[in-house]
Amino acid sequence: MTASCIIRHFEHYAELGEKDRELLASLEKTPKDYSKGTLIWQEGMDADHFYTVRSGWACSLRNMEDGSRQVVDLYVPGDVVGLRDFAFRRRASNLLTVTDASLCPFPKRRLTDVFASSRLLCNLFFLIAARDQAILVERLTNLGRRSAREKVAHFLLEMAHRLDKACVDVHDCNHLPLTQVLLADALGLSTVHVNRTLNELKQESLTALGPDGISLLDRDGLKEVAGFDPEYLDEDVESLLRSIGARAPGQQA
Amino acid sequence: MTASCIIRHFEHYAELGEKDRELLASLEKTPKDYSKGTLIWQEGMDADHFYTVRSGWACSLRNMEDGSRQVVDLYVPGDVVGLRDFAFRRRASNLLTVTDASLCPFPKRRLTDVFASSRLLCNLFFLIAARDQAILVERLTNLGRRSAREKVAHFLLEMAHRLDKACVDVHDCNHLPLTQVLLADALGLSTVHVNRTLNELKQESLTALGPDGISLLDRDGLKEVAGFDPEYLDEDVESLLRSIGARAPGQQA
DNA sequence: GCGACGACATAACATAGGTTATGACAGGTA
DNA sequence: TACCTGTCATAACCTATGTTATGTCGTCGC
Repeated sequence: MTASCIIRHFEHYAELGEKDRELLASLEKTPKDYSKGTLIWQEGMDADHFYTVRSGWACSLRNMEDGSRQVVDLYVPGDVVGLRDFAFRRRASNLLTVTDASLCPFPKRRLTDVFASSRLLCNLFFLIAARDQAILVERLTNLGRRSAREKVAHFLLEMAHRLDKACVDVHDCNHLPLTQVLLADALGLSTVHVNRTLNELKQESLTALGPDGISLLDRDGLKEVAGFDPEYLDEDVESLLRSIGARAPGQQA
Repeated sequence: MTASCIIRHFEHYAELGEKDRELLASLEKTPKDYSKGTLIWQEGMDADHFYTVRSGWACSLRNMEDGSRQVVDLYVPGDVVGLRDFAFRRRASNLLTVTDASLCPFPKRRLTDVFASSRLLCNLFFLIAARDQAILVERLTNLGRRSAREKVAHFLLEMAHRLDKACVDVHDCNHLPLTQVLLADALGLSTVHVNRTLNELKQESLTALGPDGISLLDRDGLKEVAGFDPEYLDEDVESLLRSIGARAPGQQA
């Protein structure tokens, strides 16, 4: 019955009251479907909505003056996209679908209503924003201080880990629908070098390359390569809920 | 009379009601002074407070396994530090003072009280978190897709711009108390190469190197080098205030 | 005033990763 | 069918940046 994607996502974190559900449901618009490679928004456009990813993948990216691109983040089902434009009138990056995808828009300005009427939702939104930051910080260190090999391994592991947690209707969390171009733009590398690196990892049976993406074959091996520690992806929801007197999902009253 | 640094900072954004001021004042602890190079917190420590910078500079950084460091962000007077640990029990990075500095601690868990009792403050905190993200995104593209020359110029401009806005008791916003080691760790470069690059910029009279930091001599010239656009630092506070019916600072009732 | 240390400077050399080029293959479409 | 276009693959070559080394200078502790 809960077709709303934002409700479904938030129920992942906490038991929502009837009031909270109504509030979210009333603000969420009907989902929109986009085919692979669609530009959902563009730098400079009015930042009037944020979105929840219902299915498929998307990514946000910046176009540089010299024609190169920087992929800032990828989004998988369940992710909330666009919160960081809360502080700005216009979008600072592009949003592009990586696969066919379905997203649910939510008017940005109404966020303040949510904050005002639900303590729980307000805190959850803040939690999400904090987690987004943690991800950016990790990607930052990835770009700044790791070798290409480590970068690739680390990034793949992160996405797989995020898929694990999103796993609602995902068949295979070890398969990522990423092109090598996308990986390169996310990691600040050239496509050629991503290809070299990926082949290297393939030789070692750590990954496999399909026509429609990349598969992780040996997560432990990759972890070793990358020095990956997923702590930055595992928010401490429990103690937040406790401190505001809310219930975890599925927990009895 | 308002010795509280967080009040002073928030009044920069909006006119605070008496209730808001009391709320903030009641939660802020007395400022702590740290001398240059002090480690305020460390990866893995309990993330129980966030801080407002009253004076001086600080930076957050990650220590990598191989002994290298990644500086994640710098903080100048007025900045709020540590919000991104809201979602986590333990700190994901170190906080280090760059100069002698004074910071005001604020218990993290009480943030939820603030959210609950003040719509205005809640929105302002969210605004700050969004701006923090925008800064990280920009630094990300800086690391991923710019040359050393551009990186350095861009970073210097960003910090100068942030200083401009913080300018309370800052004498010279063109002077940044940064060592070359710090710059290198922020930009993912080696010290040697930062030195080369800085010398290059010095030749062109764009910057100057003092014993106690770096000075910007020609911001327009640097802008040209870096392709710098400060939009990501200029939040749209006005329309946020309007949408929640709050007043801008200094604006009559 | 001496020794230690940290920041800055510079040179010689090494390499990870970028660039350019080319070809094979698959999917879409006219 | 033929023609694009995007992705992957691979090779030869190049360069921006890293590494190692060494020296100077100023500051701090004593």
